Amino acid sequence: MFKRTKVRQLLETTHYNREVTVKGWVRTFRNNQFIAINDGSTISNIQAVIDFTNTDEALLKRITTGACVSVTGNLIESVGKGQQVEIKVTGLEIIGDSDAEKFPLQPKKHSLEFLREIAHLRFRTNTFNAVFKIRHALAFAVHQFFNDKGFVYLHTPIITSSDAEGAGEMFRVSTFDPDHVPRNEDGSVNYKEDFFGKATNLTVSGQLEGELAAMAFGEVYTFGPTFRAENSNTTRHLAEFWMIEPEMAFFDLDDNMDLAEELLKYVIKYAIENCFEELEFLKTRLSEEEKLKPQTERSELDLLAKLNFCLDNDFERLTYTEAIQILKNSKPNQKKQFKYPIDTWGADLQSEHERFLVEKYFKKPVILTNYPSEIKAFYMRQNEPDEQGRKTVRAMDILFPGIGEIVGGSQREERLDKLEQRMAEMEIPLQEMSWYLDTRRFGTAPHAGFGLGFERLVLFVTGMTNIRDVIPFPRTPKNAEF
RNA sequence: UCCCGAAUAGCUCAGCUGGUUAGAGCAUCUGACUGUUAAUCAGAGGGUCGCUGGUUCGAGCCCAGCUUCGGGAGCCA
Repeated sequence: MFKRTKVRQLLETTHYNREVTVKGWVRTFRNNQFIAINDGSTISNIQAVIDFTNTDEALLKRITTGACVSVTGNLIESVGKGQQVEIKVTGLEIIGDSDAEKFPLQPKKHSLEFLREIAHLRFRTNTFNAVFKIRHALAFAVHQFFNDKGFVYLHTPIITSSDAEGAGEMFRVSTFDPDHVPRNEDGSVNYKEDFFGKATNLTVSGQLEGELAAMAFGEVYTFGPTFRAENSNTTRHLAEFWMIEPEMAFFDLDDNMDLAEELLKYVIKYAIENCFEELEFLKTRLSEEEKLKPQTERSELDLLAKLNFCLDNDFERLTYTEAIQILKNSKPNQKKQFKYPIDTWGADLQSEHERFLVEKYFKKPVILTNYPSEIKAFYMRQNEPDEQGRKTVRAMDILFPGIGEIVGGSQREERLDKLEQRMAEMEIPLQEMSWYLDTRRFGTAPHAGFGLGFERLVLFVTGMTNIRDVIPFPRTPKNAEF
């Protein structure tokens, strides 16, 4: 048994005229002699040339798109044009047949919608090979970034009992037989009989637990699955997604923004340096797609230029109040082109406003800070009211072109009295959150953190446009296949 | 959840003002060719026109409801 060599290695070598074995999947079989084999080690295929005049016809027939093969032969400098090396086959074994009439992938372009329906097979396409390699690289870079800075990677619970976070609808976790739910005398559900003895849900955020650990380790981060049972049907929402949530003691809002910007630039740079082949492929793919669009809708920069631009420029930082001012005076607002016109301070920004700021006005990533406290979560640190008495909190949202909000964070309210007061105003049960408030009771400290939507990051870096195409098996309303 | 649009062969799509036997390219199969690059050439097979109901002499086409998908909005990461 000959050890197999990965295609990546063979394509990089000039050490010809030696016997090699390659194992992989057939992408195409051309001219009854050229097998394009992909083993996933690189986006490129290796060409194996088989002497069909001396090969059993029954065997040749089994070399079909999708079949898994083991090919042994002499590695030579390619006789034909179009590739550097090829394998002159001396032995071919079909490891796994693939019925050509039934295998859905063809050597041609498929729509992303179709590939989504066959998500179990779409890994075998160049596009998804590239996307998921980049996804891997970004995940790895996240860990490297935080590890190098001395952060502790914290595994926060996936099943939680707190429902006070207000981050959205939650999925219930229960072992109850849905047809026979135990009830109290008043007819309400008796959760005491459930598995945990109380109502439990899938987590919508690890932040609150992250804060607890930050009050001991100083700097921690989480990176795990997150669940939102919102009926969101968009290209940027998933019911199950991955989120990175750092939490840092002794960080104020500026430190928080600095860290988030540094992290984003670090991981993007890592992808450019380590996934150049994949990014090149996606860049080409994207620009071909752009050619089909009308001139006005085409982006000015190609994928790599866009990423490099992001690295070379500081993110634009401005306050909510400044943003409102810009939007108020903007052409679309004055020409009444916004569906939601900007007139008063205090309204939440709609995505048309965010897009205007990011894509038209600044043309680069934007960090918005100090939002009205009315539209933000209870745990955000309260600013002193301004001269007009307007209340704001030290929140920050990072907005990316084409994606919208990629990061949401804040400096946290570390003052017990202020926090309790705000929780009471927002009708958040204080007793249930007693464990959280303990951080403020015992050795409280200024701290800050943020949540980075991992899939949204992958969207940006790959240039894909639908979030369902950057997670292997997307979970969305009415879809939990595979 | 709301607004808009779509659903026709394995895939991508065409199908006129409602009219008799629903087409193309690619894929597949058969044959030819054999240094191809989504190989090429010739031929063949392949359809419950998303589902349910309605209008009509007659529905792929018109109407209603449902389902699923896509785009946008909201919720957010």
